[in-house]
Amino acid sequence: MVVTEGEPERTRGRRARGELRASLVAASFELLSESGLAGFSVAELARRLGVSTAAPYRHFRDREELLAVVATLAAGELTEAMRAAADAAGVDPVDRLAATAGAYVRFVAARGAGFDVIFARELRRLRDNDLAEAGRELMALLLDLARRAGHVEPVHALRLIEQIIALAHGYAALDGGDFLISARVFDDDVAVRATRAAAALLRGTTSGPGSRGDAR
Amino acid sequence: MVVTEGEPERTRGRRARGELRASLVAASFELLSESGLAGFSVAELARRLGVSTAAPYRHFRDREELLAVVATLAAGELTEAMRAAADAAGVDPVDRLAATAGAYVRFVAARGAGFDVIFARELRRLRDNDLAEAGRELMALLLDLARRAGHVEPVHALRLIEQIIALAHGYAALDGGDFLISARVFDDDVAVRATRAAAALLRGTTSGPGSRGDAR
DNA sequence: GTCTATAAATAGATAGAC
DNA sequence: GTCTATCTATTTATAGAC
Repeated sequence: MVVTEGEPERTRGRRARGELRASLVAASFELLSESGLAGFSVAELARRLGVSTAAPYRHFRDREELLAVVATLAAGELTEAMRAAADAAGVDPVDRLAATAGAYVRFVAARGAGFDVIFARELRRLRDNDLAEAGRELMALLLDLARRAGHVEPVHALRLIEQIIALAHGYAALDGGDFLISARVFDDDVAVRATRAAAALLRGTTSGPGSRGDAR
Repeated sequence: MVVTEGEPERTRGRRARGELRASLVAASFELLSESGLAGFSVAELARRLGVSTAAPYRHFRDREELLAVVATLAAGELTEAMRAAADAAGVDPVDRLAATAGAYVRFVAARGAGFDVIFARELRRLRDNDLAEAGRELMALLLDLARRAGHVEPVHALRLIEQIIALAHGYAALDGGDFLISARVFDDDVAVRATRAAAALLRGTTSGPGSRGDAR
């Protein structure tokens, strides 16, 4: 019994090695979900965890380094979520690619970190290798799915990915309430609507079976 | 000759009635184009116009009021830009609606104020009548175009608008460099690609001539 | 590893002189 | 209508005590 009797898990003072670090990362996702990248603040994280504003700087050199760790983690999770959604969508290559749009909307709603965080401008000058690699893997997955959807030529595949990303990101913005239009008019799932829109977009682009394969 | 010889248009001191007010609004669009809503700051506007940080508050009660005026103006301009784009697109209802997506991307690139500013959360509690009316007119235009595109039922028309808005907003984000993916890989026009994607989406949704008219 | 205290920015907003 | 000066609040980040 090293610990004082009845002490409630200690909200302040000594912690196990890396405990605060892990808590900071976890709290970062919560904060991002609530306020987005704009509302992300190291001071706010410290406040929520009941530690001083100086404490986080024992674990991360600065705000950017923390954000980069969060972004790297998010990229990995998002890649897996998209891969799982594609697999769950069946064998149709178009359905598989379309499913990633829905997965993106769901992921951003849950974790608050999408392309805006993963490929954030402010993290670019950091040249973090882990983050760059995670970003490449995410794009590689999408590129692979686009190719299998019938667009072997890199240029067309890239255009297709661009369409899916734009659509998914737009739906995530609608869903997150970045601005208030008629989203959530019904208690229907926005992610489902995003998936359907993506499928419609791909159908329209490939223009049916025997496609000309133009992603102009 | 009331003015001292050689005085360069007076960057400080007395101005004509409403001159600073107009300058503030104009500078707001510039600042929004450069830094987005996150970078919008009354202090920065004052700095750019060479006046004290107190001066703007003679013309606008607070930051929100200025932003609301800018948002109202943006809504009107965007509505006109979309209407013009639809008219320029010809008679095909699908092409007309799709053209609004391209117009949106171009407008945001030029003025920096899209749906995120016009329907901004932070302006909601202001309950500005002019802004609300301008927002309604914008939505009314889109609703009208969606109806003519074959979706008479309000629910379907709304879903169609949602798709166009999400796609357009996503392309604008890509174009603005909110995050850096492969946009602008070629010196092709992103707005043109957005329009094409919107047309593809609408074709896929209406599923060709003799459409079932489902915008699921 | 965490704390207190502190420094330096930046922003929003107001008071009173001119 | 604008200015100077000021106040309050927030954030990032560091120094030194414990």
